[in-house]
Order: sequence, then C-alpha cells, then structure tokens
Amino acid sequence: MSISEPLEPASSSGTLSAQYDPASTEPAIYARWLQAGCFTADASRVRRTRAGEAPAAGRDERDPYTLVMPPPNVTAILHVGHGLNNTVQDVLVRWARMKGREALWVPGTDHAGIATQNIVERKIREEEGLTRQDVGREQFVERTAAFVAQTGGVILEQLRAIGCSADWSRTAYTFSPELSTAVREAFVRLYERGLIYRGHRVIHWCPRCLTSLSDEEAEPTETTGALYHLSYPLVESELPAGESRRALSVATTRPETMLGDVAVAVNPNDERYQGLIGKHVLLPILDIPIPIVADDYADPEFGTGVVKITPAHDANDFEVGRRHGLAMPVVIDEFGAMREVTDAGGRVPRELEGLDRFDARDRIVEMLQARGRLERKEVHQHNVRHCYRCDTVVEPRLSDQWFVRMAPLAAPALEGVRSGRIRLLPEKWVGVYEHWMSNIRDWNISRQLWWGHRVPVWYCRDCDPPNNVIVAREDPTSCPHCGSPVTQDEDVLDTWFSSWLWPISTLGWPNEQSIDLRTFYPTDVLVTAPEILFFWVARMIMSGYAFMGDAPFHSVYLHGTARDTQGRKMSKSLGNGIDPLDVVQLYGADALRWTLVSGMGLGADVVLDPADLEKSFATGRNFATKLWNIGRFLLNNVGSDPVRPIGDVDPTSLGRADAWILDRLDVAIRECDRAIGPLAPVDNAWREDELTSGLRLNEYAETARRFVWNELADWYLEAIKTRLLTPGDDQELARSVLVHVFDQALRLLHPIVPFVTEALWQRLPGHVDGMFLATAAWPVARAESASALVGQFELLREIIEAMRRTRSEYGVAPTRMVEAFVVSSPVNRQVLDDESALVGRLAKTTLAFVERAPEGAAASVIIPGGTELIVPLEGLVDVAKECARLRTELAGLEKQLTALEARLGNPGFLERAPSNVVESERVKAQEWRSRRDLLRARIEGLCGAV
RNA sequence: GGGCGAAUAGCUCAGUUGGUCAGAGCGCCUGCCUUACACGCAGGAUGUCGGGGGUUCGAGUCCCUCUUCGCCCA
Repeated sequence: MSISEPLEPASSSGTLSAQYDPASTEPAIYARWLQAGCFTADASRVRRTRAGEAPAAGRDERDPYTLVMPPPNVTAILHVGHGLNNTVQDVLVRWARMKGREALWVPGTDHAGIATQNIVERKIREEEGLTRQDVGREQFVERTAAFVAQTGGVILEQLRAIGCSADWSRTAYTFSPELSTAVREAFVRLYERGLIYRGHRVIHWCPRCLTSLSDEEAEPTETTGALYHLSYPLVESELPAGESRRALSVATTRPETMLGDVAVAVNPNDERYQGLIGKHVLLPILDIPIPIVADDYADPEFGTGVVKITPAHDANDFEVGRRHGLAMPVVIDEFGAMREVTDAGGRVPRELEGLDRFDARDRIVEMLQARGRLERKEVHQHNVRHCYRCDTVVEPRLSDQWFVRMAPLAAPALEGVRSGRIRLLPEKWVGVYEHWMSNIRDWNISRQLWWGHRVPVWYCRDCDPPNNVIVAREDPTSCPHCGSPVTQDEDVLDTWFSSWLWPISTLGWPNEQSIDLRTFYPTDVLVTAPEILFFWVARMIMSGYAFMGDAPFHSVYLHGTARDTQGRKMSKSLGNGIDPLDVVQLYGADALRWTLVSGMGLGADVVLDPADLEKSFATGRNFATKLWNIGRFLLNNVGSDPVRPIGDVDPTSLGRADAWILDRLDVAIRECDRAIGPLAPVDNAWREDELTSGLRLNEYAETARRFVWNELADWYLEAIKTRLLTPGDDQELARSVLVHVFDQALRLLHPIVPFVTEALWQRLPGHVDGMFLATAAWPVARAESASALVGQFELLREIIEAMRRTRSEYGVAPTRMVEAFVVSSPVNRQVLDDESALVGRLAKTTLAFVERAPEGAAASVIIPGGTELIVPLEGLVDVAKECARLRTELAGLEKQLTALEARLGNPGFLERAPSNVVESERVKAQEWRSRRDLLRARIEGLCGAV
C-alpha cells in the first residue's frame, strides 16, 4: 500500500459504512504511520540551546520532547497495566508531536535477571529434566540469550496494536552491548568515586532463586505467625546474691534460629536486668553458655525485654553482634536447610541436619518443649518478607555483596524534587519520596544469578587485599600489579542497576558526544506506576544527577492501577486480568484507549470488569462510533469538493450557529490545553503554581468529548442541516465552518483515539495525500472576542431546551407542532424571529411575539435574561399543576435570593471579599430579582395570586 | 509501632490556590426506529460532599477530633 493512495477506495455510493470497523482500519493506518516515519525523531531538527552551540539558522527547528518507556520484561506479554501505562505515554507524546515538538519516545525491554532466569530454568527442567547447574553457566547463559532472541520483545509488537507511537528505530534492551557498556561504566565510575564497596553483612536471600535481593525486592507481607516464648536458663554459678530468677524468657518468631544464637541482649537502661549484664545464659538444646549483653536494640517494651541475638540470621542481630564482637555462626544453608555452614561447629544436632527451616522450626519447638524450655506460644501478627519474583519467604543471610553507597547520590535527587526541578504527580508521592530519600539505605546490587551483567570485578590470585581487587572497564587478562592470573567475580548485577541508567543509556551514554544524548536529554515526563517509585524512579533520578549532572526528567506521572470490580489488582495469578488485545480485537484500540484515559483521574485506579468486556469498554467503543458517524454525516453532506479555508471566511458573514461553535471550539481548545498542561517548565524549574497543574488526561478527554459530541454534534450539526441542503453562499459558509471545526476536533482528540481520527481526517475534503493527522498541528484558540452572535445562539438553545422540557413534562407527542408566545426585548425578539425555522425544527414550535402574556391556561418558562415563553397547550395544561410548579420555582428562587441579599447586606462581606466577587454577586442579585418579579407576575396572571 | 493518603449521586470517580462546583461517565426512569449514529436522540430523578467541633463575611475546599478504609516504612 502506498502512502499516497486513498485510505479506502471510494465506494460506489461514496459513503462510509454505518459502523466503524476498527479491525480493518487500524492495522492499515499504523502501517502508514510507520511507512511515513511519523514516529521517528530527527535529532537534526532539534534546537537545543546548550553552551557553545548556536542554533542552526534557517531550518525547521523544534524543541525536543522525550519520553523513555518503562521497559517491560523482555519475556513479558501485554496486560492491561502495560496498556494503561503506554496509552498515557502515547497520549503525551502524540500531543507533544502535534504541538510541534520533535517528539521521541524510546521503547525497549529489560532483561529481567531473576524473572527470565526462572523461566528458562523451568523450561529446561520441564523439557529436559535438567537444572541450570547440570547445564553449566556458560551454556545456560547462551540458551537464555537464545530464548530471549527467539521469543523476547513480543510485547513491543503488541504495543503497536494499541497504537503506540514509539520510535522503533531506537528500540533498546538493557542487555544489549551498548547498554552493557553503560552498566559497566557506571559501576567503574561509582567504584572509583568510592560509592561502590563490597560489604559483609546480612542481606535478604531467596533460597529458591538462590540469590540476594535488595530491600525493595524483599516485599513485606502481613502474616499471622506465632511468637514463641523460650526460657534460657541462667548460669547459676554466676548469679549475683539475691537473684531469684533462674532463667530469662526470650520471645522469637523464628525458634529455629536459636541454634545460631550467640547472646541475648537487654536494654542498658532496663532496670530489671542491670545485675545480669555480662553474665551468661545456657543456650537450650546445645547447652552452651552465651553472654547477656546490653544494647539499645533491645526494646524494654517488647515481650520480656530480652532478645536473642543471632548475628548470621537477622540483620539487626548482625549489627548487635558487630557492636559486641560476637561470633557469627551460620546454621542455615543457601537452600534454607539447617546445616553447619560457617563457624557453627557442633551447633546443628545431627537429627536436624539438612532439615528445611520450617520443618526444623517444628522439630526444635518439640525439642524445647520436651526440655521444658517452651513457656508459651502466642498468635502474632508480623511482616514476613517474600521474594518479589517467586514469593518464597526470604531468609536473612550473612554474605559478601556489592553495595552502592546511596546517601551521596540521594542528596541531589532529594534537592531536585524539593527545588521544583522535578515534580511528582500526584503530589502526595512527594512526601513518600522525601521520606525514603532521607532515610536511604545502601543498595545491594549483587545477585547470585547467571543471567545478568557480570560484576566487572576480578581478583588476583596472588596479591594481598586490597590490591587483589581489580575493577575495570575492559576485561583484564592478568593482574596489573603482578601479572598473575585473575578470576572474575561470580556475581551479576541487579537488573535495576541497568534500568536506573535507562534515560541516559538509551540515548547513548557513556558516550557524551552522542547526538541523541546531547539532543534529547534530559527527557520530559516519566510515566509509571507508584510501585516502582523506589525500585526505579528514585534511582533514575540519582543516576541522572550522578552521571549527567542533571535530572533525567522534569515530571513523574504516577498513574493508578487496573483493578477488577472488587477492587483487586488485575493479575495473572488471580486470573482477573484483561488482555488488551482481546479488547482491540473486539472494539478497537481507540475504544481501549478512550476508556482507559477518560476513566482515569490523576493517580486514580481504573476499575474494569474482566467478566464483561462489553460493559467495560462500551464507553470507548460508543465514542469511536459516534465520531465515525459525525464524519459520515459530514462526508455525506459536505461532499468531497474542497471548502473555503476558515481563514478566508469573512467573519461578518458568520451565522449565529457558526459564531457559537467557533467560540465553543476556542473554549474547548483552552480547556484541553489547561487540562493536559504545560509541556515543560520554563527555565528548567517548575513555578509553584505549575507543580500540580496539567496531566489531567481525563479532563482533557472529557472536554474534547463534550465539544465534539454535546456541542458540535448535538447542536451545530442539527442547526446547519437545512443550510447544508440548500445550495448557495450560506451552504458554502456552513460547509467551511463544519469542516474546520471537525478538523479541529479531530486534532484535539487524536492523541487519545489516534486511529479513528486519522481515518476520518484523511477523508476530509481538501486533504492532501501524504499528510497525517499524527503530525498535524495542535489547534490554537483565537484571541478572545465577544461576539453578540454567540449569546444569541445561547438564547436559541435556552428557548429550544425550555420548549423540549415543557413538551416532555406535558407529554406532547414528539411530532406535534406547538405554538408558543414570547414576551421579550426587541433584540431577542428579532433573534427568535430570524431563527424561527431552527426553533421550528429543533423544538417543533412556532413562536408568536406578544407584548404581554396572554390570559388563560398555559405553561410558562422564564429564560435567563428575561425572555418569557408561554405555551398554551390547550387541553394538556393542568393549571393547578402548573401553578404548583411555578410556585415551587419561585420559592426556591426567593430562598436563594434571600441568602444572596443577606450576603450583600453583610458589611464583613462587602469589606473583605474581593471587589470582583462582590460585583458579580450584585449582578446576580439583580438578575434574580427581575426573574423573581417576572415569575410573580406570571403566577398572578395564571393562578390569581402568589 | 512510625509515616502518608483517602472518605462526594446506586457504581467508578472529577472537583489545582476557600467565593454557583455540588459535577462527569456508567447505571436508573420516561418518551422516541426524527433520512449520521438505538454503540443513538430528547427529557428526568438522585447527594446532610463519612460523624462532630472550629477558623472565616463565606468551607467538599483550611484546622482539630472521631470513625472506616488504603498505601509505604519498621
């Protein structure tokens, strides 16, 4: 298919089908966009004023607008969460593109260390009955890479089906050679700055994945467990005189770790235990003496105030152990089984050896009970950390790991948000962010996995520490100090250590001369879910400052979560997910996108019913169909002959409806602009009032919808139907205005529903082949000017609506013509007289102008502005009912008027309220008074007395 | 245990800096196959803005408190 070919060969009748068919339209349009390069960013068009760079003269120059896509796992398949996330980004990037920015949306995937490794391990186990150890590291990595090459990145294809306008020519992958270079460079630089170190401490360990996890990856889950109260006997020979206790009671949730106990701790200020500090208790089962130490960590309020210390199996105990120089016996192995691992000679009884930690817990409790050392067991609520990838209970484990020293990195990142360089939306996340940043802990970045970036550290066989550690950009073959052989560290890096570089690495860093990096960094908005605020967003901000000296983006848009009707997060395991591709197939990508965008307040969750896609996505489908039908009407009635450009239309020739819809268009454009907000801050920092403004995608959607549906279709289209049928100048005028406002409406809507708008836009009369709505200009509102015609059309709408209400209230048959009397000012009378045909068509009413309301039974309405409408409706109007209705209206009005007049009579209000408010209240009071008087007169006339 | 946040129409939610903001969509009720659209058109109903107190000329909108529910961190 060629770009210049019409989208759909004109059918014999020249009309479109009554129903929009997204399935046949969307793929064709997407293919054209790609073919035309609509989504490919051109760095050479970008004006980026950097020191020493003069903007090139005489060229199409734009400011850049950059988004980096949160990279989905390379093995992921599209779910509605991705749909939501990427739709938001696509709306923004399409909007920016239409605003004339050089828009770049960088797509890509994440190699996802644990997740991908787990998948391939499972596959090998299922298909060949082998473990990865059987396969061997080198082989395993090769096979994983092959698996990724073969099946990975499916999700990026799927994103095209929902219309994502990413620049596929720049697709990135965290494990590509380029991005791997960035990872290594980042590691080496941080190491050189003293910000990466090897630490020996207790970390989170997943005994299933066999790797360490960062604090963020070990997710706490509220769990009902047990608190065991154990009795540790005091060493009697040491007891001070007068000590009556024979044992100390300690409470623990993990009795199996007692095998690794090396002390019990009490608070130094706890008077109950003053005399016992320095003495010993006998560790039950093992019957070895361990000291009673004083440490602030022991909380006098918790349990008995005595806490057992197991340095190798609890992070807090580890700190206590370090402070007191205690031994650190390791009694649980990497698989979570009881075993004498390190410094634990004789601590694991033979009968427990090799027993899983949870089985061992039961056994040990039995053993303690048998010895009379279990005092009691109580139900206990506490948080247990689980592996975020496989949900296994995390085991604290003493080991050597690589850490990033975070405090120095956090400082500028914290300041970036505090100073307004970066804003977080919704704003409530700022507090969460600041709290985390202010209490930041070092980041364990080493993983005992095979799938990932190998830690660029080598150890010399012969040198002594610390010279034996070699951290290098290029793989060394021998020790630079002594030439001896070197071996590389076995660990790989946390996947997030590559994704925290995403905004810089995808643009070419560490090559600081990279055109993309110089052109498109910093990026603009980061769109993601709050769940990964710490995992990813905060760390990207830190890396942006650390490596580029500037924030990676000026806005962080944290959107809500897709949930089912019971409020549960959609997930594969719950089976309550929605496949966006199902929705695309059934109703089209536009329906999916519209539903998501219009239903999503800033940061609010989107509730969908996975059991009823029709109900969930009808909103979007119906809207697309409505647009389609507006287009259909337009094409059928305007034809394909070119229309006069709106700029060439003489403004004084405009009719009331024309002036009105053009005014409504301006209002809609302004409101859309305000809702979606400023593209970027001026001078790199948000003003106070801008910190929370914009990115209200749902408001933008609603405004655009209201314009095209409730104003353009419901009123303008209806108003001009006869004009379009009658050849002549006025027909030309109406054609011109209609095509213009629909064109503008399509532009406003395109970022949200790109397919149907593009399909219609390309069919508008005068469309030049090869032009795309995707790259057309965003509408600009005209300068504000108050045309009398606009108010006159509003009067017509009021009259028509009043007539419709009256007819409906009295059950007048829809087809029956009704006569109504009008009492009004000469100006309004002239308007109504001019437009009698319109009123006749839209309200099925003929108007007769009178000086005063005629006598007799009639329904009546007072239009704002003082025009009276009296509808006789012989035989239908019930005078009593009408009087009651009018009296109710009058009562309500008088009540409000009383309150208003009280306010205006209040000196406090007059003195302290802004003058414009007072003034508008005065005007309002005047209007209400005259309306009240008219109502009273009407009631007197009809009902005799008020 | 600490911190943050939310409670607005039957449902899902808007409501930026206090001054018609009591709103939208869906749902519901009534009447319409009006030659673009029944995935539609016209009309309609519904809220003590969680309870209580306070500040203010004026409060869903600010403060305090209670209740309920989320999230994050220990």
